Amino acid sequence: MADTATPPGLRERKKQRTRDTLLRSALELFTERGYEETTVDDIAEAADVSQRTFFRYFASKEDAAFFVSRLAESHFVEAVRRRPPGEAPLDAMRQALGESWDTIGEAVGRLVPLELHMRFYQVIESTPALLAAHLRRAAELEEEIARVVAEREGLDMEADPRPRVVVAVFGAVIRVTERIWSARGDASLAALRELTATYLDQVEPALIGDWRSARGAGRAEPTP
Amino acid sequence: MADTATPPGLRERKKQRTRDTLLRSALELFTERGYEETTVDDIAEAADVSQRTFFRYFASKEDAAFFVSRLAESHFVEAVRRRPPGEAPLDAMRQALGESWDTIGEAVGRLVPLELHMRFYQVIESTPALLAAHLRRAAELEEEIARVVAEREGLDMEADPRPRVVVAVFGAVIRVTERIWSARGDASLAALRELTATYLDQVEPALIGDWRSARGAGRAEPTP
DNA sequence: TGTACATCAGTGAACGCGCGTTCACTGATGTAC
DNA sequence: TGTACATCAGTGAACGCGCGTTCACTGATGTAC
Repeated sequence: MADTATPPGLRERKKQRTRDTLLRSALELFTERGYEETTVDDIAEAADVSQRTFFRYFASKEDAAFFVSRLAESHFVEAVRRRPPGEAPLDAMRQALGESWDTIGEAVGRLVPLELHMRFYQVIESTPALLAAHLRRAAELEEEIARVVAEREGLDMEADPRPRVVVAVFGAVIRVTERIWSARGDASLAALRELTATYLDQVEPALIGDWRSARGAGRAEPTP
Repeated sequence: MADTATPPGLRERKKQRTRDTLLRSALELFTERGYEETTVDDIAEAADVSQRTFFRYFASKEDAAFFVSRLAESHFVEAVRRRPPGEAPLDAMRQALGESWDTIGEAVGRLVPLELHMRFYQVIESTPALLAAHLRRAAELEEEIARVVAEREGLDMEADPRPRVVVAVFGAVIRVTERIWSARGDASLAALRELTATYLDQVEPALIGDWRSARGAGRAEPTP
């Protein structure tokens, strides 16, 4: 934290450039050719550094793949933290997600083009190893959000199941929309936002007993 | 399907024995020593066959690890299919889970001791690579269950979000309880069942706005 | 019941592959005076 | 402004490792007559 106060020197700027070039090369190769089809050597070569240098910046190939996602996620967590305490947890998460999507382009754009980051989600969803890693990371993120929610409400997460439950429900819907969104092939953020709104609106209708009297977005039959 | 009608010959019985021995050796080594710390060669050696033979039975190390889980999951899917059509989807899944847990010992026990299977879940939860694979497999299972639910209700899953949403919510709660259960260290099925019941009961309380007036299982404050 | 042949589970050894690590080294950047 | 030294990003080459595959082969089980 102390070094962010002073402006970065030439050495530091070169480091950032090297890391950004590696990141960009990695995401470009992953989206063009596929994750499994891209070796660490390929990435290093595309970034014009040695394979050894790649591992100075990233602990593993997977670490590089999710570097930008990590940034986006921490933005979301901060947005949740900033929501007013009176708000119901589900609303707080939903609003925070909207806010973090409003500003994500700016934050991500400093590292790689936003469009590249968005397209990479389609690679994640269609690559078993990446999807698995993504889901595990999402579970970790949920644990973190649950802590924030518990704190907001002044509850002990270990004694009261509700913080983890509400976060798990929210996260589950987000992952459903991610999956459908990526399958539909429109990699725009706008498409994802719209789909997410539709699906979040369906949480309550989906949970109540009688699906026929409470109509969903689909072709529910009229009450007999 | 045709060969299950005739009783298996000596060759077939030997195959099953070999496969069961491999499975058992794998799960025993995984629980005793850890998944990453166990090589395929170790498993083959413990089962007294060659490594080559291991790969005749299982496509990969992961494939062997989840073989028993696959059986348990298909039991659950069948139980959902058998629930009466009038039942609300969330109730149907909950009842089906109870039923499949009632009979799981029998089904699993034919392959490996149930206790070994249960303890293996703690290995899954504490091994990043296995947890990731487990979550990806759970997502696939959810897609299957969503199809069953949509069919039950006579809905088109692609047009109506509710089947996927309700299944995702159910699955999310199950995974939360799996995680907590495994962290607590009581690997019994009874402990898991109890925890799951508690958490499923908290879905509605967790979703409604005011956590203070709707008390959870924890130390919610009384209404002022 | 016995013989001849077909099938197929299991073998052993070697290999390809990519990830991630280790080593001793070079040369650019930063700093002290 | 210049010199001497310290730091540290990047290098190149080699390696260890385990997964999963390929090959040519053996011997037990199954089947036809």
